[in-house]
Amino acid sequence: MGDERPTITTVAARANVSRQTVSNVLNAPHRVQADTRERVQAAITELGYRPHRAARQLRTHRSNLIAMRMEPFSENRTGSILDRFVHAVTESAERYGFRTLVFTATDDADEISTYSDLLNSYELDAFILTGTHHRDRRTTWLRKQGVPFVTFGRPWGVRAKHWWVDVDGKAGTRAATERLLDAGHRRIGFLGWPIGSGVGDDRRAGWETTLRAAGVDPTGLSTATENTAADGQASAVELVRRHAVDALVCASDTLAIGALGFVADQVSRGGSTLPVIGFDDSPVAAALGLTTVAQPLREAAATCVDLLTSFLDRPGDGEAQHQVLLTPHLVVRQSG
Amino acid sequence: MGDERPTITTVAARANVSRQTVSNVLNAPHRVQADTRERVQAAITELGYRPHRAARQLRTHRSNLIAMRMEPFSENRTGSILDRFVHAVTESAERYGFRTLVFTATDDADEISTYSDLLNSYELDAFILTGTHHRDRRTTWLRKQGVPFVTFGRPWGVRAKHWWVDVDGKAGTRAATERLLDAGHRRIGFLGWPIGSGVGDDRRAGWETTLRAAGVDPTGLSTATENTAADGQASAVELVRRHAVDALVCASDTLAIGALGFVADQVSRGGSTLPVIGFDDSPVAAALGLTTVAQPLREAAATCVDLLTSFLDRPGDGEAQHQVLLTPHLVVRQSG
DNA sequence: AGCAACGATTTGAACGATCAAATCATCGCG
DNA sequence: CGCGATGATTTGATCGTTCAAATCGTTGCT
Repeated sequence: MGDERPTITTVAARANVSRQTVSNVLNAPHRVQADTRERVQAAITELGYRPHRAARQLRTHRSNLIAMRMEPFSENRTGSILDRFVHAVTESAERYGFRTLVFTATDDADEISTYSDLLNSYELDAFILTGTHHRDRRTTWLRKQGVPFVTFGRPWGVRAKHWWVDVDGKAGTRAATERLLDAGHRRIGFLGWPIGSGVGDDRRAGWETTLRAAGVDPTGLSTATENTAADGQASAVELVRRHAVDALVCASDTLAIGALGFVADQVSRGGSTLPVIGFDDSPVAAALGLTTVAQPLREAAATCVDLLTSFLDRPGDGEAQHQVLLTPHLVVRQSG
Repeated sequence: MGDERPTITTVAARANVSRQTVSNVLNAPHRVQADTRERVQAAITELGYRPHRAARQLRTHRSNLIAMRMEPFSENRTGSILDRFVHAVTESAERYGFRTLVFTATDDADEISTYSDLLNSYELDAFILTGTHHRDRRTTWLRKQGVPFVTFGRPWGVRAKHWWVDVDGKAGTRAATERLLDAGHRRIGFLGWPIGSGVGDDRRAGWETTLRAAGVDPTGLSTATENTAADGQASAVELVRRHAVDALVCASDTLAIGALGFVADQVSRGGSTLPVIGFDDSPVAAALGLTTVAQPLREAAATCVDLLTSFLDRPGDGEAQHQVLLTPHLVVRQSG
């Protein structure tokens, strides 16, 4: 009984105007007279009309869809950072009338082939990439195709000039290190990852330069391991026992958890405690009372979406540079 | 230079057949002769043709899109379970040619209004719901609209007959409790949530019935608190000090972490250790060496997608019952 | 009065696919 | 040899929207 989905024609009939006028009310309101506009608006709400995106897309070649890869769950990722980022992007995108499509991929090549598929089949408007790294082929591919995209993470290594948003890891570890210096510590150690990863090197640099600036020689005060709690614990043992380190800054919460394990162990043997600061403010950090560096993820996500939508609205300034570096902040808890 | 996106007509011209034949090769291969089929296939791959989903959708009213809500990040959620579930759903859906759309919502009412929008604008094929609870209005709404959906989580309370997939929490805590019984413990405590949440009551029941079956009276051996590490620690203190509990089963890893904190503290004071078993196998559990009950998330996701696609392929058996209860397994680590 | 100019609105065509019906070709059989 | 049946393929119409061009109605100016 008339329960059909209303189309633009239904609305037009109801408001006694033509299809195109309804379309104009929606897409170019200034073209239609005030009273007609109101009449159409009324008809739209009465009927509960919603434009059919597929039909619109067929004509305009715009899907109002952005896509993001979901990182697979990996053992050494205490994080959930990227999941929080995806959530934040989705939320921001919705404010601009965009929806978010997620997909999975096993590696960069796979991800690129998915891009291709999504572009051909769904005409995605834009992509948001995460986990940028040295010699990232994804960005060069997208650039060649002329697809709008923003990366969450700097283009490490190459001087690639695309749009990106990132968090200043160096500033994060600097803040952590300064806090420990202020508390009177000098031999501040760093638990980091192997040299070569952009993010890891950046975080290490923040600790190193701050320490040097304070007149402390960082040599021998840091480690470079995989991102596991076990490695964190072993590193802490090594630095404290062998190098008399009296405080620790870590490249991740996962490493910091390991260090905390060592501290608890040492305390239980009657030893002294030792401040530890992590990185990422993962849920674990809150649970364990770990002081940590928190990334402004919501802001990062909002900025990514802002950049994309501003570009999609006026594709003129494709040559303009848009790079945003956000500053993380310290979340102080019991551990340091 | 001919760099236009190929359409079905382009392919048809290349293979010297009509549009419809190409369409048939794609959607009903049996209708077209073997040699023509091959010729068309060749043209498709040569041109790199991909059907335009929007155009197809306009005609068929099927989008090949399923939608899921992304839960907001909350403090007392050590989990990332749902994020892993979303990832697994996406992966499974891709195998069937479906893509996953994610969205955010603040509460059930908001979620329902998003459903409505997605159905009208995007013609979503199906939904996967998470976080089912008592008096869930979302399922009744979807049912009334006749939209295909599956819930990850049982319809608690109401005898609503929709399709669902869930993990047997009771079996999980039973396994945990039995393991502790086998190790010789009798006064096994339970750290749980307030009575009234379906999931929480289910997990509690597994512990309680197992204990009774072993001839132990569970009275006084359990707590009911919010899902935070602090509450977990306080509860552990209470149960051990006041009720001489000698092992702990927990409704979540978050609570278990708190309990572990208490154990470490007690050990450091020269007290005895105490086995603790968590629930969910969150990344923290791995990092802290927490024995925990792991949900088969990939399997759950795959089952949800299977149910949906089988329904979408032949909507006849809408009345058939499809409920799947999966059994979790224990991941044994140092803590218990 | 006549006509240009402009704003508001309508009309026809198109986007790229599938559906339903029509056409063509082949075969079996009386 | 003709005719119905069957299978393979093609043709025309259509999904719901927007674009481009046409039309209608006012107004201003010579």
